[in-house]
Amino acid sequence: MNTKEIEIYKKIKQAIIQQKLRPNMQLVEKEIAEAFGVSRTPVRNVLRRLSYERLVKIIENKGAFVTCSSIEEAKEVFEMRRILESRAVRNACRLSSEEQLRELEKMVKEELSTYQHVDYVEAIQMSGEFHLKIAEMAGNSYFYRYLEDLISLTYVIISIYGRGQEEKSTCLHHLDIFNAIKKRDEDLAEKVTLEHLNDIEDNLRFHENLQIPTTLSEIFHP
Amino acid sequence: MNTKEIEIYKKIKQAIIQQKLRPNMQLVEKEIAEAFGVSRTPVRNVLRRLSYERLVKIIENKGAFVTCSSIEEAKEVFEMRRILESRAVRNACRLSSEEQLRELEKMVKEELSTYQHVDYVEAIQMSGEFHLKIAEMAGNSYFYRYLEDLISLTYVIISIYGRGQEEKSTCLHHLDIFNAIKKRDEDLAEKVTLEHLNDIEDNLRFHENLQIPTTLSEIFHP
DNA sequence: GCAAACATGATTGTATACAATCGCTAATAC
DNA sequence: GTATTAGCGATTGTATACAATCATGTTTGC
Repeated sequence: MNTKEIEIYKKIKQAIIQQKLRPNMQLVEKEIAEAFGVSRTPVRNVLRRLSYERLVKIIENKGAFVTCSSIEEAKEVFEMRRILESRAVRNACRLSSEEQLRELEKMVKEELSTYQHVDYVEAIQMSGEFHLKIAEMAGNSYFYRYLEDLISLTYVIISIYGRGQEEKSTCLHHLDIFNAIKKRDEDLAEKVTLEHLNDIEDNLRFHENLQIPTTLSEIFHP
Repeated sequence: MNTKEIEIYKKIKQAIIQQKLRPNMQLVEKEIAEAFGVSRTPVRNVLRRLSYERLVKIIENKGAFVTCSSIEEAKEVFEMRRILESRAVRNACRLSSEEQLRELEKMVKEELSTYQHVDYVEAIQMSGEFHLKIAEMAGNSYFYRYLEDLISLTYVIISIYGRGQEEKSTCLHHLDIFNAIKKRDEDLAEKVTLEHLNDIEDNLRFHENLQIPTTLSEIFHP
C-alpha cells in the first residue's frame, strides 16, 4: 500500500472503530472514492485489505460491509487474545527496556487521569493502545500484527454487544498489569492480563438474546 | 476473492511452496496475467493478498518478489508456531471428534508409508498438512487462519535454510503427537509438539554463515 | 577519461470505460 | 390474486489506456 491508500485505509478503519460506520453498513466504492477525490481502484484495494483483517466483509457482486461479528466469532477473538496476550505479557516482562516501561507507564497514567473526561469510544481506543503497546514489547512482530487486528475487531464487538459505558476497573487493571511487568513478575502479569480480558468479555451482553438486525425484513417481521 | 482469483492465488502459492518460484524472484504482473489469460487486475489482487500473508513482498513501483525471510524473521515464525501449536494441540486433545481422530490417523499412516518414496518437497507439504489438521481440530478458526500462513512461510524458510533432505524423525514425531491426542493427554501432546518444532528449527542452517545473496555485489564482493 | 544529465524501455500505479451481476419493480400469464 | 418473468437501476468485476516511476545505457560537457 502506498501513501494514498494508507491514508484512506486509516480513515476508514478509524471510522469503523469510532462507530461512525456501524456494523452491516455498506461501503459503496464510488461514494468513498468521491469522498477522497480518487478513483475506485485504490478504494477497492483498501476494502480488500480491510476484509483480510476482517473489519469488513466483502460479498461477491454485492459489496463491502462493516463487519458484524456473531457471538461465536466474538468468543473466538477473545480466546485468541487470551492466548496471544498471555504470552506477549510474559515476553514483555523479560524483554522490555526501561524506555519502553516508561512509555507504558505514561500511557497508563494518561488513561487514569482522563478516563472520565473523554468519551466512551475514545476511552476504549486508549485501552486498546495499551494492549498493543505490550504486544510491541514482546519482541516478535507477529504479536503486534495479530493483536492489531484482534483488538480492532474487539472495538466492533464492543460496539455491538457492549453496554455503552466503560468499566472503571479497566484502567485499574491496566495499572496492575503495568506494575507486574515493571516487577518482571511473569506469572502475576499473565494472571492479571487473563483476568482483565475475562472481565471485558464477561461484561458483554451475550446472553440477553440481543438481536442484531441484519436485514430490513428482520427488523419489520420479527 | 472470486473463483478466478482463487485459482490464480492457489497456483502461485503452490509454485512458491514447491520452490518453482524461488525466493527473491520477481513476479511480473503482465507475465502472470498472460499465463492465466486474464488482465493484470486480478493478478494484482492476488499478489496483494499474498503480500498480506507475507509469501511475497511488494516494493512500491518496483514489483512483487517471492519472500526471502531473514534468519530473524524465520525465528519469529517458529516462535509463533510454538505458541499457537502448543495451544492448538491441547485444544485438539479436548475437542477433537472420533471422526477427526480417524482422519488424522489416516494422514500419519500415509506419511509413514510414503515418506521415502515421494520427493522432498512433497514430503514437507504432507508434514505441513498434518500440522494444519491439528489447527483445524482446535475449535477456533484463528488457529487455522494464522497457522496456514505460518506453515506456508515455513516451506519457504526450509527452502532457504534447509538441508534438502527430510528428517526421518518427522513422521515418527507426528505419530507421537497423534498418539498423545488420541490418549487425550494434553501435557504429553504439548511436549512432543514443542520438541518436534524445535527439532525442525534446529535442523536449519542458521549458524553456518549461510549467505543469501540479495544483490550481485554481495556475491562478487564478499 | 569520467561524471553528470538525459533519454529509453520496462514495470508498476491510476483512472476510466465497459461487462456482469444483483435486487427491485412492474408487467404478464394463468 | 398470485406467481413467474422481464426490464431497469445501481453496484461491483474486468480490461485497458494512460501516467508515474525506476533502472539501464547513452550522450554530453569538461
